Amino acid sequence: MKPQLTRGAARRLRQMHDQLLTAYGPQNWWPAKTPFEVIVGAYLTQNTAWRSVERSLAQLHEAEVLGIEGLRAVPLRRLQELIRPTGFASRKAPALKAFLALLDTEFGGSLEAMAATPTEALRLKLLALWGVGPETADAILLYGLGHAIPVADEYLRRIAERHGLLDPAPRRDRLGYAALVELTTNAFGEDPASSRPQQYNEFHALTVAVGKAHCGRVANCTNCPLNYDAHKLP
DNA sequence: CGCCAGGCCGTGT
DNA sequence: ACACGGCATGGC
Repeated sequence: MKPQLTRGAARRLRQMHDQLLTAYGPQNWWPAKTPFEVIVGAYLTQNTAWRSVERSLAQLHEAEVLGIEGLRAVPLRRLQELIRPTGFASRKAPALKAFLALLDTEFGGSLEAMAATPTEALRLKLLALWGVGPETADAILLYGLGHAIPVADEYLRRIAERHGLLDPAPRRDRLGYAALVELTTNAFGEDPASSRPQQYNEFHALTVAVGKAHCGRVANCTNCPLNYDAHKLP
């Protein structure tokens, strides 16, 4: 049984998107130069501040490892050292190597070939990778490979929960994630299909922007663009 | 010093 | 199914 979405939740979420876009402007995500850099960043940012990710990415770039061939060549030990600022190196380094193994064995080392795979099938392959959960898979699909798929994260969960869009208690497992994805899909359901990749792109970026400023584990609702006085904090 | 960060996995009920 | 602890580092 999925957590129930409250009536009007999708419409409300769409309004939030509009408010955030007005308040913050286009975010132009993902902050990366290449699709492969998006993918590496998606791994590194797991439960980790983006500022730390930037430091690891800089070290990878410096070592000329921030590309498919470089990452393939670098020894696991060395990789762990390079990504140390983002923590969890003993997990994230093998996880990145596992992604490369999938890329090489199933797609001839070509991100373009990987991107050409149908979305649902590719999503399952990514989820089967060790170290890849729903958010990482969807971020790779949307921002790295250009697929039209929503991304949910803890910020969106808190926003939806605190604004009463999820009823009653959200779940922290995959069903909970699926509910957030459904909510996002519904929020943009009235828009033309061709605009959806860009909408999902912008919406997740705006979610993170407002989340960082106002909707962390500790809510900081002062001056939040999402009329903070209209909802009840738990 | 304590809490937090753009998750995910393994284990125990 | 679901909760809960572990994983590591750096910023505030």
